[in-house]
Amino acid sequence: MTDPPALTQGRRRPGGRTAHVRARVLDAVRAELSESGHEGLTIEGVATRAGVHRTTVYRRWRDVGGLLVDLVEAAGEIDWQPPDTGSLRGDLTALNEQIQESLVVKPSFALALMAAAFHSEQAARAQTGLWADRYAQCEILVERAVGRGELPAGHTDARSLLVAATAPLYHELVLLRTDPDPRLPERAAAAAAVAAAAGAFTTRRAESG
Amino acid sequence: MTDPPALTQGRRRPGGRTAHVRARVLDAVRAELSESGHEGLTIEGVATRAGVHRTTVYRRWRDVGGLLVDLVEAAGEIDWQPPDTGSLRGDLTALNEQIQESLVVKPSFALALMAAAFHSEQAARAQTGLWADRYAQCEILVERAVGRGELPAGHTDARSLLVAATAPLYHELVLLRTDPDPRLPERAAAAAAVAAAAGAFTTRRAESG
DNA sequence: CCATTACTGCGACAGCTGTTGCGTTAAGAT
DNA sequence: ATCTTAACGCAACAGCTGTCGCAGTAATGG
Repeated sequence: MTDPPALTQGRRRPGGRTAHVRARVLDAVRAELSESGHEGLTIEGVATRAGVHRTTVYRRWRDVGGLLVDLVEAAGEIDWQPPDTGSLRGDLTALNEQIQESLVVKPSFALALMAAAFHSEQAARAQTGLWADRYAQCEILVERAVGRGELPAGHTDARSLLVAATAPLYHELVLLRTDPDPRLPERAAAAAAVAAAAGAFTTRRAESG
Repeated sequence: MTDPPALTQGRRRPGGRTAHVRARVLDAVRAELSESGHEGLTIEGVATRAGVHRTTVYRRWRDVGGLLVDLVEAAGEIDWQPPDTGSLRGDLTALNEQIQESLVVKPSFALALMAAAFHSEQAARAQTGLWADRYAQCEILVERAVGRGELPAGHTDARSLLVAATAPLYHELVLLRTDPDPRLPERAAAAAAVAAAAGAFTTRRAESG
């Protein structure tokens, strides 16, 4: 994902004017997102606020999803690290609390990206990519839990466990639109941890191991 | 939800022409949805296909979300009944298979409604209402499981259990966009059932009971 | 049948979405 | 300093979103 600065096949020119335009546009995206939310985020408004012509934004970012993708990349949360609290339940709870925070805070970039993913192909791909990375990074939580003896030795599917632990948050806050419950992160995490301890996510009984 | 036929405060006129227009418009919605999917569903296209003026559609249904809401109401799935297979795990699996089917089938009304809910307030309210009804109806699954002795006697929160069982499907198919896995309904159901049996969804230890 | 008025058709309008062609500016290399 | 051309500005275009005022049609009650 290093396209945004240019879509041409020649030599890039990311310096000077280009960088300046990008900075102004991303600032405008943040401002519009804060003021109007993701439903009020429009390319026309961003371009006007940034003092840039509409076609420039369309050519470089293509659609609203592209703006959001570039924004999260500019934020550069590559240095994110999964929690390490000493227990599986604690790790999952901490993870869930981060997720709940990201969905409740306004403006919510996560929510904006999800909404955009329904209409923008690049937003959809960025979203799935972000999640794939997150879940891959979080597999170490499961490995550590196995090492501590919290989980059965048979291979437990880390991804399934992580999805089971985190999915209820999105379901409640995004689809069901229930008011955020401060206990939900802990409860969802505990339920998944209990199921995992009971071997609900073991694919086979230590077959290939 | 009996607004769509008219938004005026006088006496309604749902017969004759009005009913005819409604039928043609909803047929057009189904057709457009089948051909172009939810992202190609537009009021302009629906009106043109239905042979009705755009303003008529805007006035009666307000937005694309309104069209979808009226569509699911016309389908009238009020007579839906929760599954009854004889075991909690079987019930949840059957429920999940229905959900997976509704998300995988094309065109998916559920997916269209979810997408519309991000931009249409009435679509959002219809969606949350539908889910509230579904989960309320499914609470009997939990009661039956308690009666069979599959769950501890302490009051288990039926809604939390149902959300935990079903949420992974939406998470995988809608947000993560993974290919549908025929085993997922059963696995998610089994994990939730195991957690429930272990008492993960009991609020308190048989306090008020 | 007749009167009321709910509902529809029509035209116009402003705003956002994307796209295209053309001219201008300036980044980066020689 | 000069050249190439990436990136930007500008204007125009077609399509969809919503809204409004006005006129015409037809559903309903009497």
